Amino acid sequence: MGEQSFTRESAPTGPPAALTNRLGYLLKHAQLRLADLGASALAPFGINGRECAVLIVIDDVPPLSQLELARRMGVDRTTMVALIDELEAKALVARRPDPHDRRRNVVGLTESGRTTLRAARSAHDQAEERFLEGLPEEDAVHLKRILRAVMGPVSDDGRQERPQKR
Amino acid sequence: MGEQSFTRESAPTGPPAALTNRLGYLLKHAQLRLADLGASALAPFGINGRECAVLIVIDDVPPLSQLELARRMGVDRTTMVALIDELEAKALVARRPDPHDRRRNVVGLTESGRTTLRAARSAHDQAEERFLEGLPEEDAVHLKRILRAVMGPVSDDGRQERPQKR
DNA sequence: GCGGATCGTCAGTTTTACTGACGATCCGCT
DNA sequence: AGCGGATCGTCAGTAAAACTGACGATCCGC
Repeated sequence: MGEQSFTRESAPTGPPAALTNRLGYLLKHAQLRLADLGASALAPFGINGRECAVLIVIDDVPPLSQLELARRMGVDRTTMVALIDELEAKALVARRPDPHDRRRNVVGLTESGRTTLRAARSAHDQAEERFLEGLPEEDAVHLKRILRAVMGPVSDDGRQERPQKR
Repeated sequence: MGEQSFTRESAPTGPPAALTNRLGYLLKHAQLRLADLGASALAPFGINGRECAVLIVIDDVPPLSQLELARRMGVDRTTMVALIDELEAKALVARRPDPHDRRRNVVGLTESGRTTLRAARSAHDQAEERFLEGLPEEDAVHLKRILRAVMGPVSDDGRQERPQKR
C-alpha cells in the first residue's frame, strides 16, 4: 500500500455543483439555515418559529377558531391543537368558547402574549436580516416576490391552490 | 340565536399577508410544495428525493466513502448509512470495501442504478419545471442564484460555512 | 506496536406532522 | 320538535427524518 495519499482529504469539498443546481437542495438547506437562525433568535422568549407564526396570525386577523387558524397557516388541525396547547401552557394565548358556535374555540393573545410577540417579532426580523446579509438589497426583495409567486398560486376567491398536504 | 352568519365562512382566506411576508414561511412552504412534486415524480422509480440526491452525487463525483458522501450532502453520517441501506436493498448502489482503507466503504452505482438515475433525473427535472411554471424565465434563474448566494457562504477552502446542523 | 483518531454501524430518542376515531355541537329538513 | 349528516376540537397511534451516544474495526503517527 504505497502512496494512496493522492487527494483523499486534501479537498474539503463543499456540496458538488450537481446539488447546488437542484432547486430542491437549495430550498431545503436555505430553509434549514433560516430556521436555525430563527430558532436561536426566538429561544430567549421560550418559543420556536412555528409558535411565533401562530402568535403573528392571531395578532394579525380578527379572532379565529383553531381550524381557521390552521387553514391559514397551512397546518393540520390536529397539529394546531398541540401548538395552542403549548402556547396556552406558556400563557401567551387563551382559548375561550365561541359564544356563537360552541364547537369552536376562539383563540386570542393574552397580555403577556402581546408583549412577547412584540419582542419576538423584532428578534426574528433581525435573524432574517442576518440570513440575508451580504445580499444586495434588491435581491432580498426579488427572493420574497419570486417565492410568493411560486408557491402562492392563489385562485380568484383567495383560497390557496394546493389544499394543504402534509 | 340571531344572525351571526355575517362573514364567518364567506371568505375562504388564504394565508394572511403577515405570513406571506415572512421569509421563513415562504421558504418552508415552497420547499414543501417542491418536495411534494418531486416525490410524485420519483415514485414510479421507487425512490424519494433524498435517495435521488444520493444517486446524483455518487454519479457526479469520483468514488466516495459514505462519510464523504454525507458531508457533501450536508447530512449526518448515520443518516447516510440508512440511506445507502435503502438504495443497496433496491440494488441501485453497491458498497465495496476501500482497498486503501478498510474502514471505509466505497459506494458506486450499479448498472440498474445508472439506468434508474437517468430516468429519475429527467422526471425530477420536469417536476421542477412544473414548480416554476408561470414564472418568468429570468426569475427562475434569479431564484437559484439568490438561494446559492444566501446559503452557500463558502469559505476560502471550499468548506461550507455552517458545519451541518440537524 | 501503542494510543488516539476515523469510519461504519446500531440502538434509542426527538421532532414534526399525519391518520383515524370519538364526543359535542350545529344546521337543514321534515 | 327532532333526526341525520357535517363540523370542530381532541386524543391515541403512527410515520418519517434526523440526531446522539456508543461500539468494534481499522488506520496512522510516534
